[in-house]
Parts: sequence; structure tokens; C-alpha cells
Amino acid sequence: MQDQSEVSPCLALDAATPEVLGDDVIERLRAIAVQHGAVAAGTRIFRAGEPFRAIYGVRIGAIKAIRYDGTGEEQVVAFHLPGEFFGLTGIHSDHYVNTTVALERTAVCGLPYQRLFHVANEHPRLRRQLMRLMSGVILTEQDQYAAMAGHTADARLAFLLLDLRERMSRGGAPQDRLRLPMTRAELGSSAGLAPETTSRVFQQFRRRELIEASGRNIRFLDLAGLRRLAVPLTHPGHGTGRTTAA
Amino acid sequence: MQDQSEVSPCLALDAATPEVLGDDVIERLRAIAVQHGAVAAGTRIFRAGEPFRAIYGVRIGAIKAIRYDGTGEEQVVAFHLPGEFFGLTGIHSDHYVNTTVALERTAVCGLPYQRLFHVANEHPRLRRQLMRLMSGVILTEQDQYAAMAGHTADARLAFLLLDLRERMSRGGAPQDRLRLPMTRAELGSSAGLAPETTSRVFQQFRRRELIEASGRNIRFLDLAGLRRLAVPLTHPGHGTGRTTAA
DNA sequence: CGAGGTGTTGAATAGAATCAACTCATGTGG
DNA sequence: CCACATGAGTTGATTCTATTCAACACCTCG
Repeated sequence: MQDQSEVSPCLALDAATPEVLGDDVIERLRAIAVQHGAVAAGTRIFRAGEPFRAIYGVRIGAIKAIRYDGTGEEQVVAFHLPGEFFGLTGIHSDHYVNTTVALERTAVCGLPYQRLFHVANEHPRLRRQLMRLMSGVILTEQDQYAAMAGHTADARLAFLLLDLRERMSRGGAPQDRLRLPMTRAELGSSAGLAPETTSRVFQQFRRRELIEASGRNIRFLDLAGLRRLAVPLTHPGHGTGRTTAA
Repeated sequence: MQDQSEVSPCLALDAATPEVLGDDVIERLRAIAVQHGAVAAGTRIFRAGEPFRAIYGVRIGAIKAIRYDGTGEEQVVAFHLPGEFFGLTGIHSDHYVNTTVALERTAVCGLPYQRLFHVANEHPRLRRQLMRLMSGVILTEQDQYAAMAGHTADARLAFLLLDLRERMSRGGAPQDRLRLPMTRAELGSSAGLAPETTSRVFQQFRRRELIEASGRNIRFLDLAGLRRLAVPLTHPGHGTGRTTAA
């Protein structure tokens, strides 16, 4: 019954192994997790403004988080892939702030926040993991922001593609290929670009033989080249901070 | 001995009142909080890559969180104002990911994370508040992202000014005036704009009589006009304090 | 006083958005 | 089964926005 490619984030918070979290915690999480069946593309998981009840994890498929600006135009705020959580902003606001929509056939699981909190009350390890999870989300959010602000369309999309590749492959997907769950328009929106620009950049990448792309199927031909284009995320662990500027 | 304008975020996490947090928790926080003396503009609080030890709160002054991209160019990721926390991304990475610098004469307080966690182990209310804090940071980060992506320079700067105004006034500062702690270049960088563009937009705002601006002193003349320009953040039930993270 | 950072302004350029047309694949109903 | 509608993706021409390069005014600080 289980799809091989299924990821159960709600039972292993933030990719924590059972050793980290403990079997007892996993058991408790299993007890409170609500496993939703797969829904069709276009299905809304929750809407902005609805009362916050649970945080969600993606098991199969993909989710987009969107907002509508003044003109009713849709703006993509984030994509959520298998193993990732969403809806965490609701904790602060008591209401969901984004609307979330399945991009393809998608299954999610829900962790009712009150119950999750109760479980955490008894398990310090879960508490620590929750903090790590939230901190990680802040980090990704900032990476995204830094990668978009003040950079060209090429750089943004190169970053996005590499980012999606890495996140997809975390679930065991092949490293050299990528099936995009979103349209060019959605991809562009999340990068602050018009759909046409997105399409043109894809063409440019093809011409420069960085990727092969037929529709939503991407094949990476020159990862180094893409990385050179993308905004480098200089996360610690390497390279000393360059102190001498001019 | 206390400066009137001082805010002590480390003693009242995320603008929580003593009633929310409880006097005992406040007392415990006071015991672990490290109150740093004021430092001059340009002082680094921590550098990207340093081992994570504590989260910080701004008491007086202002902080910028920056990253360096490939070319050594500085990119502003966030500003932190009195009452706000920064350094939270370190929780996930065990290292700070941004470098943080005082923009003016600034005093911060540190909450050593391990100790904070220990205190939280004994106080569910503090745990809840911590989760709210982190969630709020994710929310702000997303707001920022949504406000920047795919919008004009006018819209971005209008948003930024209104945002700064609100966050400043939370500490009791006047609502109609604003003393910017950062340069045009820094403001622009955080919005993904060149310094010249920032300057020009300021001129435009002056001409349209939306603001008065002499140097870093801003006076708001037409808030409604600015809001019309800025990207509207349509948050449903919005309530409490805002927080930002490095 | 001069130095250097900050802010402003102008002219030229490059980059992305917009408007528009067209292809293609898919799906629908007649 | 085919005519047609639909949405996604591409491509071209044009317009507009923001960057870049450059020069200069201003202020503070040594």
C-alpha cells in the first residue's frame, strides 16, 4: 500500500532519525499524526485566514504557498516538497497567513499543534528538534531572500533549480534529473519574475548547455556552470570571511 | 540608570508581558541574560561561521545582518530594532550564518541558548513563547520576501519605510517621524536596489509629498499614500509583536 | 584644512516587464 | 472521431524600469 517514495515527516520531524528522537516519541507522534489521503492537483490544504490548528508535512507530491496582493494577483511565497513542513507561521498568528495548494497529486499529514505541544511537554528531545526545525525554516527563508534580492533573473533561477534539485534528491530522487511540479509562471512568481522571463532564461540555459529541459523535465548537464551563475550561499564550514575589502 | 528608550527583550521575550510569561520566568531569564554594554557603530556582534552560543536581543540602537556574496559584495539580509531578537538561525546550524553589525551606538543582551533551553525545560509558558517567537520570525521573513519579489522600487521602499516606522514606534517612538539608523545603500541593499535608485525614490516620495526627508530624518506626510504604494500585507487576525532574526 | 563617506543628480545602458502572437498538448463535448 | 476550447510554453517587438558610470555637493571627523 505504501508508495516507495513516500516520506513521513510527521513521524520523523525534520529528518530526525529515530535515534535522535527516540522510539517513544515516534510512537507518540504516530498517535497524534493525521494521515490525509492523496488529493488532486489544485486542492487547497488550508486558506489564509482560517484558524490555525495543525502544522503539516508533505508525504508525497508538492505544495505551493501563495498570497494575493492588492490586485488579486497570486504571489508564490514558497514551495514545499516531501519531508518538509508548512503552516508554521500559524503558530504566531493563530491563523494561517498563506493559502496552500497541492501542485500535483499530493498527500500530507497533519500534526495538531496543541497535541504536538503536549507531547513536547514530556519530551525534551522533541522540543529541541522543534526549535531546530523552526530555525531551519528561518534559515531557508533567508537564503531564498538573499538569493533573490538584487540579482539577475539568471542567478535567481539557477539558484532555484539547484535548490529544488537538492531538496528533491533528499527524498532519494535521482541527482541528475528533476521533474518540476510547478509551472513556469509559478516558478517565476516565486523568484519575482514574469513567466516570459522565466521561459527565456530556460532557453538561455539550454543554449549554454547547462540543462536539458523538455516541459517540466529537467536534466542537469553542467552543475558547476549553474553554481557559478547562481548566488553562492556561503554557509559556514568553509572559506574564511574575506575581511579586506579594497 | 536606565535609558528611557531602552527595551529589554531578553527579559520579556517577544514583547510578552510578565503576566504572560510569569514573574518566575522573568526572574530566571534575568539570571541567565548577559547584558552587554553599548558598542559603537560598526562593531560586529558575531560573524558568520562562529560557533552558535546565544541568541541576542536589541536593547538600544540597531543591527544589520549581512552576508557576502561571491564578489565580496555586502548584502543586507535584515535589520534588527530594539525589542527584536537575532541570531536564531544559529540554532539549526550550530554556527551563525550571518554577520551582524551595529548600525549606531547599540546595546544588546545575550541569552545563552543552552541555559535558555534549560529554563524552558521547566516552564511550559516560556516554551510556548519561544515557539511563537520563532514562528513570528518566519512570518516577518516571508512578509519581507513577498513584499520585495516582483515589485517596483517604489513599492519596496514604501513597504520598508512603513515597516521600519511600525517597528520603531513599538518601542514608544513617535509615529510621524523616523530616524533611519542605516544608510541609503544599506536600505537599498536590503530591498535589492542600488543606492542611487534608493536616493531617487526618496526624491520621488518628497516630490509627491509623501514624506519629508533630510538625510536620515524622515517625516511621514501621507501615510495613506505610502500604503497605497506599498505592497499590501493582507494578514488576517494580526496581533502581537514582530521579531526578526539573523 | 583635507579626506572620506554619504547623498544626490545626470546620461547612457542593460535588463526585465509588457503586449501580442503563435505552438503545442490536453481535454471536452458534439 | 473531430472541432474546439483551454492552459502552458515559447518567441518577438516594444516599453519601461533600474543599473551603471560619472560627477559633484555635503557633512563629519581627524
